[in-house]
Amino acid sequence: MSYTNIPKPTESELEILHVLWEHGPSSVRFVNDKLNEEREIGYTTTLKLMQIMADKGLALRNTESRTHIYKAAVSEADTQKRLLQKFVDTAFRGSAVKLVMQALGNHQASPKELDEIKALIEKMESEDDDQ
Amino acid sequence: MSYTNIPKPTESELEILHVLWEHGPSSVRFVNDKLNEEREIGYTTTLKLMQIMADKGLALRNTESRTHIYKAAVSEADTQKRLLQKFVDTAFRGSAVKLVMQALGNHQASPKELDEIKALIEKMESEDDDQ
DNA sequence: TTGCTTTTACGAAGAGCTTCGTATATAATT
DNA sequence: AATTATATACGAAGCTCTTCGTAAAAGCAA
Repeated sequence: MSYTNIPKPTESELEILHVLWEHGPSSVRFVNDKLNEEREIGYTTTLKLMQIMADKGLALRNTESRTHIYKAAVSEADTQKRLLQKFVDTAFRGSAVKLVMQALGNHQASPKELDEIKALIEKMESEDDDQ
Repeated sequence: MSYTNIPKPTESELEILHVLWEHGPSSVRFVNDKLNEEREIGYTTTLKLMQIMADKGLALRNTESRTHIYKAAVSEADTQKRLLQKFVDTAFRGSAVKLVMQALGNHQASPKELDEIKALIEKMESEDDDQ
């Protein structure tokens, strides 16, 4: 099977992407070891997932050496943006603000982080004023 | 099959919950009509989903009349909280702040909404000061 | 060289979700 | 009463995702 446009990563694929994003191009062995720091998962399971990801276009692989090296083919920011878009639609019926309020209410953020968010809001507001 | 603790709703189940949350207790016919305003879906498909939801504990049904009436057994806020928790973990590796920044950056929020968020942040900051 | 380890390839099982066809019962219509 | 419409119940197919067993190839060690 082959894909014309890259699909959203599944949950397991996301776990793998996080390893690739954090550590750069990696072998299946390396990724599997990282995943096993979080949960138990067989080597061939990881292998299969990464092969599927290459097939889907989520990852690229270098097959020059016997040990294939995979790297992420999608960026973290873009992927999070896509996933967030979908999530806002399905869980919050499109209301990003409701999601933001929930997220701020339920999770603790440091004073510094809160200030960052406030700064972003103020920046957005000043940009609106310009129009 | 029966469930001891209520599972997370799937995407289709969420669509149905949204109808129940918005319109209150409803028949399968009513829900199916609402869903069909968004996309094509067969009546027995909706029926089956709602029966499963009742089985899972996501919905309650009143079977007194021939036309069963279903109502949500989980609240919108609680459900969104649960889904958000999971989503932050999988897509943003637990960083709610990153999610908030993305959400604010990608979706337009009205000045009024931005002010609400700012107010919430300030309230949180003042609460922190008290400690 | 012979055997052990590592790696990829392949296929398939099992689970969950979505979808709908068919059967059956009940109500409404003519 | 006979027909038509509406409702629930049941089962199963098709899809995706996850998981892993097994086989084959390539490299390493005794």
